[in-house]
Amino acid sequence: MKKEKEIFKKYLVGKGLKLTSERELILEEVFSRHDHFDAEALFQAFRARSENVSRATIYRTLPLLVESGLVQEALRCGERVCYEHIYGHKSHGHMICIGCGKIIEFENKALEKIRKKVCEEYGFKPVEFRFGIKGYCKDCQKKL
Amino acid sequence: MKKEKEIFKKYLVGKGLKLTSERELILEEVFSRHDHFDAEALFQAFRARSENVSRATIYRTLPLLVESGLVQEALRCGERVCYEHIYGHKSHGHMICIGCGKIIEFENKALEKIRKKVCEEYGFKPVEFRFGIKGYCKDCQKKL
DNA sequence: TGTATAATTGAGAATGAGATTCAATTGCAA
DNA sequence: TTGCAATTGAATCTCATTCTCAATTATACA
Ligand SMILES: [Mn+2]
Ligand SMILES: [Mn+2]
Ligand SMILES: [Zn+2]
Ligand SMILES: [Zn+2]
Repeated sequence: MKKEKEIFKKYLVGKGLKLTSERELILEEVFSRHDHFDAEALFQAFRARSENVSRATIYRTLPLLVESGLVQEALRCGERVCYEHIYGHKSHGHMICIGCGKIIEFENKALEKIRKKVCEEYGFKPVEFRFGIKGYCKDCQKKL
Repeated sequence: MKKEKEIFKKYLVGKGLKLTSERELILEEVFSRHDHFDAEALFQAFRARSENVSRATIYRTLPLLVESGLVQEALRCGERVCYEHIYGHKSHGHMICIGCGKIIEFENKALEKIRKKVCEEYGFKPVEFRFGIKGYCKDCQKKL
């Protein structure tokens, strides 16, 4: 079993929840994508393949994935909540362009250090963290 | 004229927009608050004082305040978009407790440095930036 | 291998934050 | 003043997300 499935199952069982086929499909779809996506994008992907997973189930499952630590909300790109899988990825920050919607990811080792330090200082148990900058990318600055 | 009003006016005029009495009221209310607030909270405050500012105008003005650099979106506390004024404040991060909703603010000089460095590296012009951690506060960890 | 039971699902309805529309009003520059 | 574009509020609309509930399923155990 893939490591992320094990983790998800362990998380679910620990809460008295079940690893259903729908939840497995969602998990697989989420880890097949290497970009930012929203609930609707998952729904459309399933529909295109005639796999039946309802919107309701997708909306119910995403928070479970977040709580399990496999996925996090990404900086909102528009009206919908966006997600990305994080298991197996270094934590990274995002720059999102107000002009064209482009998302630039960047890694920075210091970010992780700061996060740890601050959480220790306040006895805070982190689940999800985010470093985001909104602004204008190189191209969009020219157009202004 | 207060410095923030000058800045807002300059921003508006620069875009061919006007500093109306409604926009002034919103600006004042936003700078009278030293916490995180949402559009509805502003609306209720005006209503309590029988100052007429419509929700539509509030929703239209908040993005202007953000774009002017006086205000930023804060980590979403619930369903609504939250804001805070930042003019005159050091940039800071937030920890928000999933259990009780408590928000802990923290300052960290390194954050600002990272932001500058990353933006320079990519030629990105920042408007707004955010460092947020969701998780469980000390008290809520005990309850788990 | 059946059965009990609690968890889960999907379809559709409900919710509610925020955006939009448009006629009436206002700020400002000439 | 006057003209005109920007602005406003009330109502309406939109649409992402949540909720409801009857039907279905996973799992533990007899
Ligand atoms: Mn990312
Ligand atoms: Mn704050
Ligand atoms: Zn851009
Ligand atoms: Zn708490």
